Amino acid sequence: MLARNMARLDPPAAHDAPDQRILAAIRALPRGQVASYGAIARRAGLPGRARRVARLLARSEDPGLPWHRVLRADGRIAFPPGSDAFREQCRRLQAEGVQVVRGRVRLPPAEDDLDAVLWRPR
DNA sequence: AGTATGACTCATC
DNA sequence: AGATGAGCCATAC
Repeated sequence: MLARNMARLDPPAAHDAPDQRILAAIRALPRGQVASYGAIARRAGLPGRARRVARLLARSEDPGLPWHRVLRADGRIAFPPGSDAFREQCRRLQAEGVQVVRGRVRLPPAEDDLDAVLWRPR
């Protein structure tokens, strides 16, 4: 059948349903709010797939995607300190009122509590 | 099939 | 809080 052959030719990541859910979860982050890779993965229905979120972000070319609102579980920026990406993320976060101290945002994201799914910096 | 490599996480110290 | 080591997931060789 044709559809069967089409599936083989489809570019993998971009049309993958899980990836779409990850992107949706990231886009759902309002200005000034952040979440960890793991939290995003969980919200996308993929618990334990933090690295997949990171990989997707690394490949995504969507300029509108609020990638800068995604941090490591400890609230720190995932890029090597001093790198261009690091400074850029820092800049974007602070532009939204998020406080960043030495590459780390104030208050770690509490991803385990239902009522703390989203949080805002002071 | 085995190994290396990440925008990761967690437990420990 | 910072450093370390072991898991984990997905891809690329």
